Amino acid sequence: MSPRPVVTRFAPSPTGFLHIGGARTALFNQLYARHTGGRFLLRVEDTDRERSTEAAVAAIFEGLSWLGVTPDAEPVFQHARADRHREAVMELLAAGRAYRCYLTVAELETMREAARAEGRAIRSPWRDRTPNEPDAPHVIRFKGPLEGETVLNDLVKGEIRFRNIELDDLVLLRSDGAPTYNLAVVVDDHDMGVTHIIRGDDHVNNAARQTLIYQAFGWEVPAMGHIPLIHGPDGAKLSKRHGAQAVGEFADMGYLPEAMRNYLTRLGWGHGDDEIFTDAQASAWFDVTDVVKSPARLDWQKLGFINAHYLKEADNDRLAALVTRVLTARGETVPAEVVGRLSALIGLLKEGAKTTLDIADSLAFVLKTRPLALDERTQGLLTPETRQRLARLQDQIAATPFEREALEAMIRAFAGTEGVGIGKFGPALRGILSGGGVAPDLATLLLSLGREESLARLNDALLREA
RNA sequence: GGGCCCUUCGUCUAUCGGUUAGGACACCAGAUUUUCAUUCUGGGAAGAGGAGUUCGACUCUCCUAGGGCCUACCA
Repeated sequence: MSPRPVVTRFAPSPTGFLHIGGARTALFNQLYARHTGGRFLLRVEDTDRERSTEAAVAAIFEGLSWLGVTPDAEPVFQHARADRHREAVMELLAAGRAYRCYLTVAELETMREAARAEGRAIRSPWRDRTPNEPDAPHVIRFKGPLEGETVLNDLVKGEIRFRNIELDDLVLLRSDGAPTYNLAVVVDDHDMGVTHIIRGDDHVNNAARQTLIYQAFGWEVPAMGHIPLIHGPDGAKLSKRHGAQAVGEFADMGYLPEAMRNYLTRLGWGHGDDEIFTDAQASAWFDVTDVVKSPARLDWQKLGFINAHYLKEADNDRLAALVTRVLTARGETVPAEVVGRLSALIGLLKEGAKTTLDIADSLAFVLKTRPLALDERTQGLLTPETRQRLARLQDQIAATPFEREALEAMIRAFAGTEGVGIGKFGPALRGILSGGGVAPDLATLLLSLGREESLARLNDALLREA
């Protein structure tokens, strides 16, 4: 084993938003670096200038920082290192480990078809040919071995063998002089001192080719671990129809970053029976070799369960800010009187919520303004008898301290004095105070509204025409 | 077509040759209850199929089936 301190990296290509699978890859890299006391780096793979956008770079950075995955050094932009990449290719060329290939796109196409039909990898005739016109348009290809095999000791999958003949001579430098991904990753990972490459499963085939390139340079091959992709609930590749792909969407859906970290870490990795754990525990326990080999499906139910847990633990002021944002985005105005009590209200109401959106929903009855329109069910409950009973209850409410225990005791006692069950007036009171719809239990309802508002709403209802 | 990878309850996972195959989410039932929710208790639920190795396989090997990734002058 290498005595070098561990260096991991996350290397997204900025062609879109930060995918949830990529986010998990980044998380695993950070976790592993922390676990080993190493460093976690970030590199933007923007060698393809056509497809890379600044908006995507921003989206990725934003997604990562929201998730709480932050590199231990300034991010490296691969594009800026093109000169170094070219220099490296020239090195390979000089060493006879690469060659100029003058195949045209059309020729390549025909060869590819033929190769595919025969089930073999494509090989350029220019491997061993000297060009008549060296300056004609060409690419530079890696000169891979034709014999032997390349063995990958994958950290998560175990030993994987490739026959070198199956690996084609990939392009290192394009005809316009731009380096390609497979060359750039190797050079950059080497230059950045990366010791452990933890990346998506979709790179295993590249891993073999890259290993060959490392060897051609005479560099130490880093340890590699290929983690499976995240699938949608139906097992298919995660896509729009599954609800969300980008981490930003999860944020908008009311999930907390710490909940996402916990859920994502647990997806495809486990530590005994532990389901909920802190970041410190995660980095203490996490090891790439424990990552599960098979792809995992995104389970909204479990994510909701985890998020609910962190919502309960979260600071109410923080939640208030989050919920306010949700409300504002919905175009709802929060009365000045409520703003000051928002975090207290959230403390009262966040109990069963799975997302901050749920909390915002649960606030609906508080946000209503008097006089409230009563739903049909509540109206039906307001018989003369119930009205009289509620009038008597009004006095009790006015005389009871607004504390949970006192309120609960008062309600029970009132039912006793009246000689009826709570069911005889509870639903009506609930309807009057909330205006119908989803609402918490009576004591919480009263507490949320406060004495003044509760009494006023009750009064409004009792004064209404029968 | 070729190469490579994957396969334990519906889902995420534990097990690292010997377990009544454990836990969590979800689900079902019951309890509590002023709706929904919460909470509590209980319950059903799994080793893809077939060979082999072994005293003994979920665990090791092979085959089959199913799924996935790659097969670019994309990353």
